[in-house]
Amino acid sequence: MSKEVRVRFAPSPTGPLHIGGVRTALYNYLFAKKMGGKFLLRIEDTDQARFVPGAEDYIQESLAWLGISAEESPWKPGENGPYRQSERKESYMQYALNLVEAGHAYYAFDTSEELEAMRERLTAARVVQPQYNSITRTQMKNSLTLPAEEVKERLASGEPYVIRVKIPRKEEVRLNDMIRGWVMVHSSTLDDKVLMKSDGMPTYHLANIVDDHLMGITHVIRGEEWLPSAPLHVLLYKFFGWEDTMPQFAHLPLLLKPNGNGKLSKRDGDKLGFPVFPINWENKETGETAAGFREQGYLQDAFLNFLAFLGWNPGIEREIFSLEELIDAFSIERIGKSGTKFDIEKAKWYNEQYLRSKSNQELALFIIDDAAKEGVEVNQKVAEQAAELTKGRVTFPGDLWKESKFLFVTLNSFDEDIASKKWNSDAVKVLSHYAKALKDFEGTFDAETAKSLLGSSAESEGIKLGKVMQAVRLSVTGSGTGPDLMEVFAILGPQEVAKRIQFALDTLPVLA
RNA sequence: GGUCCGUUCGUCUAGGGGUUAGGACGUAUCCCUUUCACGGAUAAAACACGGGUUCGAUUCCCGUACGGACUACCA
Repeated sequence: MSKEVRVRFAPSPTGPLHIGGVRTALYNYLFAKKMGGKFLLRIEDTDQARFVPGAEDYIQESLAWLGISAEESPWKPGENGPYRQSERKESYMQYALNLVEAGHAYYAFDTSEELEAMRERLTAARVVQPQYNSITRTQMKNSLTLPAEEVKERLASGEPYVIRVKIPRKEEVRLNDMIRGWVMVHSSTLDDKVLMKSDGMPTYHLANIVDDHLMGITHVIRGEEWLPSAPLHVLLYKFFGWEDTMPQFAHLPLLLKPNGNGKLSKRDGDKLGFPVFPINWENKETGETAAGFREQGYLQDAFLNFLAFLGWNPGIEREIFSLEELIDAFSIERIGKSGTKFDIEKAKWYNEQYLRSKSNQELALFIIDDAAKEGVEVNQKVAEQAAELTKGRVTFPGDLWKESKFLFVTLNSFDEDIASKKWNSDAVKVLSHYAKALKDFEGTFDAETAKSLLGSSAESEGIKLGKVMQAVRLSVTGSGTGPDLMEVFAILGPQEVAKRIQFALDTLPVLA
């Protein structure tokens, strides 16, 4: 009987949650649901200097938008709380002290200047990797080199200190990553990382291991940037004597820039014109707004689907998956190993697919809202017709109104290019005839009748309909392109169409 | 520089000792359409390189190249 799967997403509130972070959260969530386990959220706010107000709310709102809900979180505490590391501050010191007592960690009193000097000295001596390790610590000010009495005095006097892990000199550290397989590192390449900072806060390494242990985390699914420090984490589990319950690791491939090299950054989005954040982020200091997928018009289910396929796939050819289907299909084994370049075109395609699958009733709401913003009142029924007419032509919900606006607003201008090419005497003849026929029309006016009426107008003038079609469109919509014209006429009704044609007839100068 | 991770069409990927190396996005062409789009069809487009193992390697192994991450009292 295996124990319940428990995973966590552990963001730092240092700014807006990056899309890569959202994907990490999603994979954790999918895995938890798939395994019938629990997904927790823990805020890793141990760096007081980098704390950004509002970042936590941002995380909450972003995940809420996507429907990625945590069983336990700061906002929905369970029995493993608190869920903010700053609120767990008191507990970490004892664990660090236990490590000191067991000889796996030690106090260090070096100032940042002294550390800097050490690095410079080593660099000058052509040491390839200047770091605080099993060799260099013998020359620094710490509880390993200082007399016990002095250490005691320094501690008692309130002198600032840190607690560093004592990395063994010679040891193979192995871990079996669920995505990458066995990873082996020699301890001699690791350094004596700080566990407790001089401000009394733990570093990520300590807090993370202690909390994951305390919260019963069984699987750590996180970004690949953590892979280099994973051996340290394994060592810490061992030093604490928690090897038996050490979680399994899965290090996710990174999201890369669409072109060029490196990982995806905010700058890339700005430069290429797409968001890298789930929702808008207002930078309180600069007053700038970083664009979010939500505000750009990405549908949450489309975005989720797109995100899930960034580095993972179900192994079958279908690409449209609802959240439920994603949960059902998800497995860590099918996550790729290599970095994924971000492609906004694919995101757009997903959005189009989801948009088209939405009902007209739902889509009509977007049209009504956008119209209202411009002071135009649109009723549900016509908005639904407009949605049906235009949903195959758009990428974002906001495009619906742009594409159908002409249905609701009387136009006052015409595409000049089309007018100069197509507005000729033949067109005027046919349209004059058609306008009259429309004014006199009685009965049910649908696309069929609109078309046959137009056809007979052309015929009675002895003109081929195809030759004047664009002019007809121009006269009613002002544009040379758009959705099916006869459907447009049916929505507008004979009187409105006639009125518009008459306006065009009165306004546009006829070509020679 | 060091450590670790990676490398199949431009991009996301499937596959896996013998395949016409499959799909999707994007691109191009055609069909549909009295427009544009949608939809349908077709096309161009990939196993980084060099060795080994093998009857046979894109697939396994080793190098090389290239890319990436990490290398803080940041996470």
